[in-house]
Amino acid sequence: MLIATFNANSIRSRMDVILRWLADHKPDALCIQETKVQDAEFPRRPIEDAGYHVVFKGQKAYNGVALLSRTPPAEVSAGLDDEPRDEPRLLHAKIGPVHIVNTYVPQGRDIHHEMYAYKLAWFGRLRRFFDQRFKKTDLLVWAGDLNVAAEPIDVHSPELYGNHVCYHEGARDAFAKCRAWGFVDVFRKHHPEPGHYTFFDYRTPDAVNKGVGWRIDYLLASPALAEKCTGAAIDLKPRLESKPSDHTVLMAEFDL
DNA sequence: ATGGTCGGCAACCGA
Repeated sequence: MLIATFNANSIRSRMDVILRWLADHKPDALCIQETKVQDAEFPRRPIEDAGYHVVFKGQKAYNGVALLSRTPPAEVSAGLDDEPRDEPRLLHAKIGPVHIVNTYVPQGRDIHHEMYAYKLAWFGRLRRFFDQRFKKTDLLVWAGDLNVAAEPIDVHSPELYGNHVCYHEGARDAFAKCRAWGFVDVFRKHHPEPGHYTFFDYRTPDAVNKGVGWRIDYLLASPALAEKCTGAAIDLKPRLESKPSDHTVLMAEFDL
């Protein structure tokens, strides 16, 4: 079973890239973040014509999540279990035997901004969401753009970014505490060496070739599911298209 | 040094 995640930075602008990726890789599930579209305007038809089911929750201009799957999704829900639910940032569904939680974690803007405190609290609320809904023996994936680099090797120049909202100690601690539910970072498990990134800023010229990136997108699996992971990879192609997203596609294969 | 480039959406905000 192939599961993938992609921050599209507008699903409507990225539809060609997404349809090509689906045709090339035939994933069983694809989590998308930053769809940037209201539900009434969501482009469901081209996705269904490609042979995929799709559930989504969006809003005008910002945020938005979608979950594509080859088999019909079950137990679909949007948002955290307390207020504010932030529905355009979290989508849960069961695809076959696997629970998938697709999140677009708040970026935080600046470490002194109230949105940064909100981001740190969001990880705590998400930990309670996992505690209340799932057991370690469940087959569970936490996927998405988590807007945080876990370790020094997950940023191209960690010494520059101690005060960046995606690398500041507070964000890394909050992420670590949430991950401590029991999640295994399946990409890192298969690729322990440095130099692997999922995001390359649009504003850095030739960022991919220069290796100026961040690893802020993840596929995190419950212990029971991580055991069944046979490989993981980052596909740079969606970052190198003529109209690229600033994110890559991250995928993992599970023996199910 | 505080940029640079995108997308949405109609002026700038968010990343």
